[in-house]
Amino acid sequence: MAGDNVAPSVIWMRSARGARGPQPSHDRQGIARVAIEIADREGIDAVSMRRIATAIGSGTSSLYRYFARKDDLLNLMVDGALGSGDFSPSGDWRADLGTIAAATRETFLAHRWMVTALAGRPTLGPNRLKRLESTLGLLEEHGLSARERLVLIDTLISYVRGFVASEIADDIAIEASGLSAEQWRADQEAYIASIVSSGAYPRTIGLFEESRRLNGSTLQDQGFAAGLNLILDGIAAKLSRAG
Amino acid sequence: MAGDNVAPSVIWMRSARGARGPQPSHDRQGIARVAIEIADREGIDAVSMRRIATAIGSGTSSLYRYFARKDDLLNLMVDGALGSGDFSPSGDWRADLGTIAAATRETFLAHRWMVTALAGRPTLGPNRLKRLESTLGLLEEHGLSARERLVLIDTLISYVRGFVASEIADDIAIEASGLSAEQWRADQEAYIASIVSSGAYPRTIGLFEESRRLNGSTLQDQGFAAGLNLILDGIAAKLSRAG
DNA sequence: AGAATATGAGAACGATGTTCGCAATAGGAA
DNA sequence: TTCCTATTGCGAACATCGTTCTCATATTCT
Repeated sequence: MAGDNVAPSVIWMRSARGARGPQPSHDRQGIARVAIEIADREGIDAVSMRRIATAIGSGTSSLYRYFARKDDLLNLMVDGALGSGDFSPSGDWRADLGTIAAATRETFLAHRWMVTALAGRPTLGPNRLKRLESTLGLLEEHGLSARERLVLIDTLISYVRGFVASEIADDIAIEASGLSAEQWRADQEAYIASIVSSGAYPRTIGLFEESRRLNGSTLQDQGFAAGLNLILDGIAAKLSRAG
Repeated sequence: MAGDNVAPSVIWMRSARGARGPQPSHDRQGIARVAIEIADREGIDAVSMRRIATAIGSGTSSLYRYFARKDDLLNLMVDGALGSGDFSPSGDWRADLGTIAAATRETFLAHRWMVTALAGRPTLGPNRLKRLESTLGLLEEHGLSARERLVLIDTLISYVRGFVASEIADDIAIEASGLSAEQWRADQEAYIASIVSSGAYPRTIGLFEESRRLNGSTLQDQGFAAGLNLILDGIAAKLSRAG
């Protein structure tokens, strides 16, 4: 048949415009940028096809000229929010990895919908690839294979993702509950009080009471730094064993 | 006013049945169990209120006598699938933490919807609390505070969550795409080939080609064990420094 | 017995992602 | 230039979703 070449299912392989018809009014990256702004400002649930269409001044169904499914748009949003991730190695691998970890955490905190959107999404977009490539440049000259280096870096990034996930879980739950932050916290407080008064979970209760006495964000910062150092120590042990 | 006591917003605080009316035909845990089975078998997207209602043989709107929102049902599903997590410490902390990490990974692999459902969900259900409490019993007698022990364990669990998330991301994407696994992999292959032929990302390309030569699941197992040992090494360093 | 209150469920509402069909547009071929 | 064909934009419609309303029914307390 003549028209055998269909549009590829991988979004990154679809060409920007067709050879024949009118010039498209928008482009995929631009639409994704608008969607990211909406998600940052109003939460991921506000990102509906109709909402995006209104924001860029087009009809809703026109979006399907750019994305076969909403999922493709989300792929572009995730990769777009990831950013280019340019960074220049300082030569001090420990400092470099700390910088990468902190930057990744900042990205997730700046776009709090990303932790949710990233779940179950194997992103291989340009930005992700760029990050991977530049990160693999680290830890060379320690006698490790590329795969071994990837394991080290993946372990670190997995930790960052997991940490931020629990760090922002409360905020997301509040947003989704529709309750005010005060009301939500009051309800939570009552629940925890009921756990405490139950007498079970003695060790956990100690943590609850300790947490109440400390400032939330500095507690998170300290926890993040502690876990980060833990993993960096593990990497250091690996490197000294290999080198 | 007399009717001032409304149902608490935290699902775990709502009583099983009211004081006056007929006996409920179902219970929350049972409904959650059915929902878990559907999610395990047909994916999380198949878990709609109508689908659950049909499965337990009730009307759709009746579910709202048990859960104020679908989100509450998801909370119970997550906590239910977590399981009691009973385990008896062996005295060898390294072996114990390895067991916990492996068991957590198994849980996530057995209920692949959990990684997605857990995103942005601060679960404090009974099973989660039981797990936390028993896990905090580990690493005592090393001169660490409860919070310090929590940081160590949280770091480990964060890693497990992050690792499994990327481990199953492909499977979830295939399921959501509607494509056959073969078609999806063929498309992915074509995309990667286009990256390779682009000449960019030389380090990343090496990894792709290496991955193709190895068996997928043993590769995952090895990667998991490697990252796990990395973190356990970090914990060991921390313990020797503290003790 | 009667009052009070919880349960079960059919019908309906608003919102969502997506598809269909058609008019308008613009590049390639004659 | 002229016709053909592929492509865009989009209004309307569809199936499905979570959720609410309302009311008959069932049970327990006074």
